[in-house]
Amino acid sequence: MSRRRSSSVTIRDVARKAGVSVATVSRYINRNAPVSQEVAERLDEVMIEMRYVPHAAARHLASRKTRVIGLLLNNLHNDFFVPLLNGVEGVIRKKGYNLIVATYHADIRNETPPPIGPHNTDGLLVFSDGLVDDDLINLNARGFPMVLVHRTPPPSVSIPSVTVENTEITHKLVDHLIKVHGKRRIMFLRGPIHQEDSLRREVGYKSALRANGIPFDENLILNGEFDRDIAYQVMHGFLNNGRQIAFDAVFTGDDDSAIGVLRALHQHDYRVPEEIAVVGFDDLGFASFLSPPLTTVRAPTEAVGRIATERLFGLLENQLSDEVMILPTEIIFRRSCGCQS
Amino acid sequence: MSRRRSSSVTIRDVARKAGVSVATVSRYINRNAPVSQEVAERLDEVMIEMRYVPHAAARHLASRKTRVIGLLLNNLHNDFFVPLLNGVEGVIRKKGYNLIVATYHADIRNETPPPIGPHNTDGLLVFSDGLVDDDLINLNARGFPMVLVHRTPPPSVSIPSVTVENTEITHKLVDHLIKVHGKRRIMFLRGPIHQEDSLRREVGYKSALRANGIPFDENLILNGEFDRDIAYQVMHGFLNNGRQIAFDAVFTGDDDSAIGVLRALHQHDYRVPEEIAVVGFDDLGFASFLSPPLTTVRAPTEAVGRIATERLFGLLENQLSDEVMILPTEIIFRRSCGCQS
DNA sequence: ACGGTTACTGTAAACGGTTACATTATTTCA
DNA sequence: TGAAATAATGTAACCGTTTACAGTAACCGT
Repeated sequence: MSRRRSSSVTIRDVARKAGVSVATVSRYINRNAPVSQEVAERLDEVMIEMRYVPHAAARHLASRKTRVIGLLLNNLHNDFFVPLLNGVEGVIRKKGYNLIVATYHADIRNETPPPIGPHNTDGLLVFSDGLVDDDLINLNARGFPMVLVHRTPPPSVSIPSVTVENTEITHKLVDHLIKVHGKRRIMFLRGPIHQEDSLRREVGYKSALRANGIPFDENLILNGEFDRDIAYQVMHGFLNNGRQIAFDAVFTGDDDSAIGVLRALHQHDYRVPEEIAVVGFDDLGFASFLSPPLTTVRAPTEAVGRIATERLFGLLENQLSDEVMILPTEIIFRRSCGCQS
Repeated sequence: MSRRRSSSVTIRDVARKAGVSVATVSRYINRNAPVSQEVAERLDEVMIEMRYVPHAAARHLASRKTRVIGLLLNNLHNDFFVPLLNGVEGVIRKKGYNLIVATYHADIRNETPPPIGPHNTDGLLVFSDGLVDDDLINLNARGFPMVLVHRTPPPSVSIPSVTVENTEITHKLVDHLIKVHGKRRIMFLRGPIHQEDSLRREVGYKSALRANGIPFDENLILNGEFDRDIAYQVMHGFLNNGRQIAFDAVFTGDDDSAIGVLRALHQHDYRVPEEIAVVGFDDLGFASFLSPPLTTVRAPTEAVGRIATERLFGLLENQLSDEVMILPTEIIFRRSCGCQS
């Protein structure tokens, strides 16, 4: 009659049954020291027979490695995350690691610490503003492996980072609306405040206006939050209240918001692109089948996920690298901007 | 000069600095025994000052709880997963748990055990065919908490399950194509083999044909795998090779596949819905803005994720329940079937 | 033949928490 | 007022691994 609280089979049970010490079993499992042919075979049998699975927590505690990678997102409201997750997950599975996904609102006022970090993962992929700079600097100072995704490191810190080119391509896209389609009152939907993609896109937007001698009008900036539903609401609100403010095009911030914007425009009987041109960003799978087909910027989102994860594993294996990697983007011209119509 | 291998601060450090025992610290952290006002305040200070974060693995090992829920998917190739994940993640965060997401190809021939299970999670959400029946039965027999998502339990096992109504609604939808739009050669794109949604939809499809006296034609069944790209390829291949086989409508299996199908039809210059009607399933966010707007079945995917997770927590708290929950679905008529044109 | 590797194995101390059990001081209540 | 319950705390065993250290036996080169 044992005092054991648990019913699960442990390494000791295996060791006893196979007539060896637990150390030998552990070494065989981890293949980090030679074991005699005979013992190996016996262990294989016993382990299968007893359905032994090593207890992860015990392993983590003893080895000080979790074999878990964390992905910190700020929300899960965007189809954008499917290709991203897919890229990340593929690499992680290949490496035999596990993926923990958490959403966290990095906010100075957020009292609770991030749910994932050094205490439960070996490394973190931090998307966008998933962590505030302070946390980032702190973790980095403690030598915790991280790779930033769709954001660059805070000044004076060097953390590897993978993102896409935003500024120039947005400049080009807005420039296209102006030069080719004669638009001059172009609305811009911001993403979340402090979101780097959004910031850079805004820079590109403004520089294109400036380059074309078009005055910037604060009234044409809306906060779409890169969220389909919020974009819809904010656009809907604008159309209800502010009909007096003229506009002839919308840069929706991202493709997901484009859906909300299109819905609102549609509801208010605007014709796209004849009256209002609409362009997005990301080139999500549905973009070419929206009505009208969406002119947008193709971003290699799955590659971002894949490369970021590979770099994180590089870090775990002590291959240092601190460069910011910016993947190229390209404009896909479709009908919503007025092309191909 | 200590022998400590790690540099991180432990509960013992906190205890020493606060002048109490580790037991007291532990109890205060877990709020599972009263602690004097004075000690509480001192601990708060010390813990913040030392930036103490409990080591997850140690906690798990000692308490035999991981505070981690696993979500087992068969892939991450579908925008469908965003609302699902969102529903799941919301509940998990509220409970202070963590979410581990894994893809696993449940296959008799798959030698490696599932990456998540009793050894690293407190419970599992098993999507579709994420696990083979044997594994399911096995884990269930060991009393491991699980909730099935978009599938029902194998015969003679009772595991709670949350899914959506497939058969009747598909019957209705196909019936609509036949009765209202006069279609008689309706193509059906299957999902992954053994995928229950797909199987049930097929049943509904066939029963609608039968009810209308239309003979079933095996040639009109394609394997779209519920995957946008595969659906495109298979449709594209069909249109290239099989032009002799007439058809006048496509039930694409799900909305994601609808995108692939639309692309292929478009490329081959078919007009939708005039020549070919197209209908999907799920009503993903983009469905109403496809070109043409997609007639589809609205599935409460986020609710499925939320409810399944809530039921899993119910299980963790020993509230038994073994019923199969089937959430209602409804047809959303848009233009791609021929309505509203 | 002998010191030095190499192959294989075992013992026991971590790893960083939780918690059963024990203890003392303080209330509560018949 | 005395017994019992409650509050607050400490001691130490335990959770299931990994791994430093130690040891034995076989092998190797000179």
